[in-house]
Amino acid sequence: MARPRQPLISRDTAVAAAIQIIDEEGLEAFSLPRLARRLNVRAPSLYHHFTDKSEILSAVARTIVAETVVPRKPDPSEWPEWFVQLGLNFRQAVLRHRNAAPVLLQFLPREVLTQLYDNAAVFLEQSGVPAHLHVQILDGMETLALGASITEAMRPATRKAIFPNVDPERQPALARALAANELTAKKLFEETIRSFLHGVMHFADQRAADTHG
Amino acid sequence: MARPRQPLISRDTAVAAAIQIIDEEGLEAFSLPRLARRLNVRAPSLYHHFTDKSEILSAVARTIVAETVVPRKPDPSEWPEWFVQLGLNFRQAVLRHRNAAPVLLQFLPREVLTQLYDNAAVFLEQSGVPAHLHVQILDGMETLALGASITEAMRPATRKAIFPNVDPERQPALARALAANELTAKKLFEETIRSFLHGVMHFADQRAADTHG
DNA sequence: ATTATCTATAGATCTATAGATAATGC
DNA sequence: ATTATCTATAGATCTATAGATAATGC
Repeated sequence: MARPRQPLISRDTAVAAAIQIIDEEGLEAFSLPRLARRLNVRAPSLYHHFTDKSEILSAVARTIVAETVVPRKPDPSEWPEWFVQLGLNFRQAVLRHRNAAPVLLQFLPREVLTQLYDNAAVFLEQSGVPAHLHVQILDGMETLALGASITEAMRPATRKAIFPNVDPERQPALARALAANELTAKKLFEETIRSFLHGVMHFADQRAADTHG
Repeated sequence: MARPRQPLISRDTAVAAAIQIIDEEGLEAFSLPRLARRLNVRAPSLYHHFTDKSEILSAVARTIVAETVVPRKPDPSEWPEWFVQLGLNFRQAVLRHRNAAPVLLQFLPREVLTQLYDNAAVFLEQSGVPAHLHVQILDGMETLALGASITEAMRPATRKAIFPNVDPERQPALARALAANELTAKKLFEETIRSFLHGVMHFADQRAADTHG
């Protein structure tokens, strides 16, 4: 066949096919021969578009994170709700491709996040949040969003419970706690972000004063 | 050689050697032939002690999590500090074996955590924390501890900055935020846990009332 | 009889490179 | 001349099973 009239491979179609394989057959199933097969080409042809396998996986991670919808900015007084919605949207993007969670961790697309955080920092400035709390808020959001999304993604599909395999005989207090809980995993995540943000605003300064004074 | 006078392999020594390989040579380097080599045996002998490779990795995850020191309980009025210390200790256990972070995610030892959470739930009851907040606290702690520990573990060793590669020209607001930040990664984690716990106590009830009323 | 090792090996991969080939676009 | 594919293949694995062997402990 040699060179075709129309290119058979593009970076975008290759990355999209890689995501499809990971979604449908799992991360273990992903390899260059497998990807090539889905694109109806031969494996070595992929090296014309990517230097190696990890470059493809980097692009997979970037594409998934970029699917996060950045919410429209509300009135500055409601800035915490913007972060809540952003966290939920990130979570949704990750959970659409749960088999790819380890790829996200290994190839976390820092440039995408850095750009997003700068955007968020501008919004915090506009909202009158003290500058010395900005990193605390951004870092905490990163921890919460990645932690919740990735642990949720790795949870076996059969175990949807918040804490699986709790035995009321052996873990009675935890069983009572679960019985008293009214929230779904998603709502818990939402409330955790709210609690964190409100906590930072109301207690961080006070504690800093305790430490320094 | 056939059967030796003293067994050459035990589950514990095999798991310890597996952790050593992962620590020293990386997760990619771990395989049954490699593990066997380090134990001075042949790979198939390992199947006498483990049904397959994933059983070894499960044990690796369990061992690492079990290294977390559970702090002594303080006076119930200071229960949040117990969680702060527990979070820090978990983080330390994970960061001692940062190459194994993906193994922790994939083989998260639920039984170990469930037992720990029951213990924590008892303490929350004793501390007079309302029952409907227990799951919120435990789930939030899990998210924060796993999120912070695993993302920190996956950070390339060369990039110790909280947010790497920030360019003051392209991300000026984020650069300002970093300049105004006084905390190390560890201190940020600590403060994030405190903010979350204080936030849950002071705002969760109020918001629940808003929703239901 | 059971236990704990071994040898041998089936069988299935993978990643990446070298070098050929033919279409494209200057 | 460059681009985008191909064929062929080196080379390095790996996981897991079958079946032999000899030490152990009842």
